[in-house]
Amino acid sequence: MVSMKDIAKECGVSVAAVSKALSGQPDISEATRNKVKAAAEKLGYQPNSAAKVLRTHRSHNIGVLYVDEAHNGLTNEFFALLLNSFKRVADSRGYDITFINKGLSDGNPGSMSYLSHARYRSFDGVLMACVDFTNPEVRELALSDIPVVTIDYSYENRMSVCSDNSLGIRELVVYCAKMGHRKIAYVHDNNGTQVSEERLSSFKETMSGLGLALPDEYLPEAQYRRTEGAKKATEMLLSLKDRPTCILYPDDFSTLGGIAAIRSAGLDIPGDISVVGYDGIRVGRHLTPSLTTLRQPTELIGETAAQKLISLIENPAETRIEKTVIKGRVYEGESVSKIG
Amino acid sequence: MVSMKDIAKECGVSVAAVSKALSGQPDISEATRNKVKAAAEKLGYQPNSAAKVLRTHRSHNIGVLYVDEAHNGLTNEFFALLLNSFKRVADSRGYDITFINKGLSDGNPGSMSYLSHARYRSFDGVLMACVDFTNPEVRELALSDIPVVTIDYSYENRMSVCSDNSLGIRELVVYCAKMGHRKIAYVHDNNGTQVSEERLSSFKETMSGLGLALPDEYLPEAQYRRTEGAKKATEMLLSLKDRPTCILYPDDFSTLGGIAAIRSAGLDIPGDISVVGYDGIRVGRHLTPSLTTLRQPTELIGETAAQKLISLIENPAETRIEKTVIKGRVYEGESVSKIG
DNA sequence: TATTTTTACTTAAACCTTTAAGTAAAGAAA
DNA sequence: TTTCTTTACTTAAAGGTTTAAGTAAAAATA
Repeated sequence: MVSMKDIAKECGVSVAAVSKALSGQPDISEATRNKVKAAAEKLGYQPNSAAKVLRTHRSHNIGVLYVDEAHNGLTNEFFALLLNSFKRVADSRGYDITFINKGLSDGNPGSMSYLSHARYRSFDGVLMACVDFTNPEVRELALSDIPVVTIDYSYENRMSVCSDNSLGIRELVVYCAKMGHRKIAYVHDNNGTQVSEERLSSFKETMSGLGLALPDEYLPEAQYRRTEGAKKATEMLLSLKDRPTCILYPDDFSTLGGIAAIRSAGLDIPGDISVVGYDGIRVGRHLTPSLTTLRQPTELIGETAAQKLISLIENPAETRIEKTVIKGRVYEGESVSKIG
Repeated sequence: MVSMKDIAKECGVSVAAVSKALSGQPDISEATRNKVKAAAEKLGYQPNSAAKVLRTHRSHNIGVLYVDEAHNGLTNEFFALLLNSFKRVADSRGYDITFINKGLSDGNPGSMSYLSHARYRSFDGVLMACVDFTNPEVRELALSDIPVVTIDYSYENRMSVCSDNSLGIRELVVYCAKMGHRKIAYVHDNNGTQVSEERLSSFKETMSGLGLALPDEYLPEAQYRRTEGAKKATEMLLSLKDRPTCILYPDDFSTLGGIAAIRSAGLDIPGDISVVGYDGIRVGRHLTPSLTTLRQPTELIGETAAQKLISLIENPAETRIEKTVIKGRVYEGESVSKIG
């Protein structure tokens, strides 16, 4: 590996001069700077991030924490798109992205805490998404002195970027009501997260605001992104004697389970039952009928998170800690019928 | 930051003794080792990877190169699943994962080569997937002295893990033929990659091996993962006077475009036209009809790649460079009808 | 011309860890 | 008892970079 030392020798200057020349410091003559740059080029010099990090305590590396719950973390399209746009901004600002995990200390995998891992790698900042934010280790990291941005969850006094779940559900319900539906069910995940709670209370409020009846049976539970649960919840709804005409699901993927259940029962979508998803995954647009859903501006969420985090890293003093709320939009597919 | 120096002071031993005690070296008494460990715990010691990397030239960090072509890299379910299982193995072996990009030198984003970036971060090894393997910079990285594993492409004398594309296509065609189809079309991406070429020639061979006619019009082109192209190709196929009864698509996602086109034409799947995908993405199983496809053992590919790469990193001498071929399996969905 | 300021460097230390080589003391072998 | 070996350390250097502080020469000012 050719280092600054080799360039220094080649040019007959000190290592310090080489460092300054390459990093654009002012107190180096143009002549020397050019000589150094030429030598660096000629010798095939590659900077060494480890040395840089060691000396400066800045890694230009951002840790990303997400949990590979049920082995499908990355295959969650919401997270994948988010990470993609986050990465694009990070790349352009000179930051790399490394996944945070439970490390390996003394050869025992998983023995490090998330915070330890973040410190071990000297991450300049951390993105947290799709994790159990109530987990003590997750909290520890979020509340540490490392700059952090959380997605869809807000800690006291930390930066967060959240989608407007209340508004999203409200708009979906209003849309369905506008299409003439009065019996609207909501299959929801009662996992205790802010997201779930916001959505559920928004659903209830909107329904009552519209003067629509909401029997308890219209609120079955099912986990996010699980077709099986959605299928069961749907079967239950279909068996009601006063069955709903329209069903909202917690996300697009589980909606597929609902669709399968409805079709198994020999019913037509949207002729007999209308369905509504949440998220706006791409396949939804290519289904027949195409899926009516709340399309989350995932790219925008990722970009915003990256900008906020980098701003927090580079200008902690000037950056206001805030919760940024980003609105989605109803995508009017073909899965909700006009009735009444 | 508390370092070994602090522990050394606390325990009244040298920094070297601390290092040895913590890393399990033999020439340290049990008494000292325990004292050091206790002090480390008490002071909240965190090791520093930068210093370790600088000294040892081992980062325990693996670079992953994939190209965010059309901004959807990670949302490619094949890659996401692959990366997920790769990461799981890497995590358990104590390796982190960092994305490779074009870095930022002199403040110009994208100015570093992939290889420079890999050296800059001292990656112990590199995984390459979903990239243009003919790109000179990609080649440069693959053919460097850094241990590398490529997915679905083989360089001379480099480790690779590939899915068995020839077999995959053959099995699909044989399955369709067994279901009674004789007029089988193949919408394919003619992008010049090994994958595409293997598949196309396997298709041609299998068809001729089965004695099935293959007019040129049965081989329209369309890009991977683009519904639009698949739609156009399908419309063309439907307009033929001797139209196929079964259409193979390059991947599941583009199959959705084909399905939409077939339904737009008022035709039933699989009653009028049968369709077949490739990959085995999860939504395919939840469509109606569920999608017949070649399910790639993506998890296995990712795990294998991780094992091979780590083996290459840790035991370069004992590790044989090889191309590992992994077979997929036909998933018999409902999108191919039995005819004849 | 003498003094001050600026320019363009150099020196040296620091960041934290690992490791080869050295050493003093204790234990074993002769 | 003397010599050799082992144990349990310590010393010191190295890895590549940045940066505060120092310095000699040149340029500007008085």
